[in-house]
Amino acid sequence: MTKFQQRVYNIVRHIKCGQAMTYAEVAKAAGHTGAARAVGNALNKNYDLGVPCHRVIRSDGKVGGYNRGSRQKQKILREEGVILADR
DNA sequence: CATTTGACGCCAA
DNA sequence: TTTGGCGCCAAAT
Repeated sequence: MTKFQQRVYNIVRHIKCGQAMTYAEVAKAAGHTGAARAVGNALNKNYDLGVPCHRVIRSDGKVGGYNRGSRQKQKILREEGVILADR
């Protein structure tokens, strides 16, 4: 586990209900501005449900991907009150 | 050690 | 405005 991932997980863990961060924002918060892809990759390897990775979306407002299925991710976000650009 | 992959992002057409 | 292509970063192979 690299520090980069630790930071990413920590940040994502700080996201509260009804709130969502973009990969770029998380990357910036992790101190690796512009590393949006790396953030997505880190979350991809992460299977810890304690980390609300479903709260992390794309800057486009799209849902993005999810290790449990983007469908489930969209559903959760919708339940949380996060409005998505496109279902 | 070098190359490819991957839950992305931005610019050009 | 929507679709396509190129570029960036970190990790995995």
